[in-house]
Amino acid sequence: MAASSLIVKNVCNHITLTPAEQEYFVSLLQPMELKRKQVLLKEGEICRFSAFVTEGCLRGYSVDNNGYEHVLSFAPANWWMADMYSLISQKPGILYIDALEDTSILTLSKIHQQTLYKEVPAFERFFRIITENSLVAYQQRLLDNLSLTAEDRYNSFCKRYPSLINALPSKQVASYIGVTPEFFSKMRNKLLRKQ
Amino acid sequence: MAASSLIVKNVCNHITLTPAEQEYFVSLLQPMELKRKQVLLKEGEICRFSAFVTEGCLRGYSVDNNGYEHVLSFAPANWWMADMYSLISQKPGILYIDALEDTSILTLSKIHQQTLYKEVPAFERFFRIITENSLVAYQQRLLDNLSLTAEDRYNSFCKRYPSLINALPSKQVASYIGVTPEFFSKMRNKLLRKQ
DNA sequence: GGCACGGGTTAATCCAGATTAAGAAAAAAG
DNA sequence: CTTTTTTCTTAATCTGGATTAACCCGTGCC
Repeated sequence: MAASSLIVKNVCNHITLTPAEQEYFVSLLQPMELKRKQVLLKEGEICRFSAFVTEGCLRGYSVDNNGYEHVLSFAPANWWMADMYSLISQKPGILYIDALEDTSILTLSKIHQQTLYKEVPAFERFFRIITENSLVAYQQRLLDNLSLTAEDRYNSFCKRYPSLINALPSKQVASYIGVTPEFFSKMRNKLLRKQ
Repeated sequence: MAASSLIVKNVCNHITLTPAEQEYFVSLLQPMELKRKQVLLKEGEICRFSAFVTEGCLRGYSVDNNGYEHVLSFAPANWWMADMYSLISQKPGILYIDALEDTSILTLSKIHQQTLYKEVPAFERFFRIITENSLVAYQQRLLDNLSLTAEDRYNSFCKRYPSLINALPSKQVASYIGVTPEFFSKMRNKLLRKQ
């Protein structure tokens, strides 16, 4: 199955597993199909699994007091997604997670993740490493938000995620870099005229 | 020694270690004293260790193109600090780390950390857990920056770090929440007048 | 076909927070 | 205690980006 070979490859980028361990890992995963706009997790719910995207794209976002959405992260194919706060604490979360297009995922429940840690301790290492990488990305993004103009953040986004920039509705990119769709439109036209 | 008992307690909050493992861990640490304003790491240098603060307070920050500083994190006693990007990749980093007051730290070199993972695999778990917690905090802070006004971010900071608010120069808090010292001063006076 | 709806654009107006400048207060350093 | 350096404050002005509102366009969908 193509989906599980993708996730095994993703894992084996960072740790080495025996064939038996690979098989065991895959046996803990639950495939799931999402339609465009289908909601996987709502604010206030407890996040009971991580999702690995094998096709399509997920979006994690929060909704503020004024009803505006703020995109925390996108997860295209080969990325992991969860409401980490809720997943760790098993308390009601703050994120919505939905599908920006028809999307296939493999879910790993919190319970299975914990048994996985016991059975195959190398997964402690795997999740440590991807969490570290994720942490670094969020630190950089925070610094970008503190120090760059919207224009520079947009350029930064284009460089870092060249494949996403044309795949996503610009509304979503605007939300990710932290501006309104109106301003985003104006800004992008200005940049186009420049070049 | 009080310093090493503090760090052992910090670790044993999340994993259990035998006395021998504890002793081994402590043997890998190097104590270090920093004077107020002393710089531990500069932008462009490679970060070769994590620092655990036993007394005082460290600050991690970047300097933008206009020479303005942006505080990424504070590390008071009982916190860890590093330029994670550089520590992981062993490439030149983007952060400065300095001491806001006279500070005592225990350093764990990247090399020692790696042998520690081999000798005491539970440390994979420990660093996974504190990295996860850190990730969640940065995600929340990013969402705060995307969705809250400066005033709300200040209130949020006060709630989350009540002990830091009076210990730190307000200039530093201003930088952390992402406003200028001038605006911070104005804002705080407005809040005082309100109550 | 018509029609509702979400996504994108444009333009006018508005405002949170930056910038600039200068002085006051506090705290290091000597 | 004095000097120097930093930090903090106040006030005037300015601006990046938000808000509001209107319109356009594609694309389901009845």
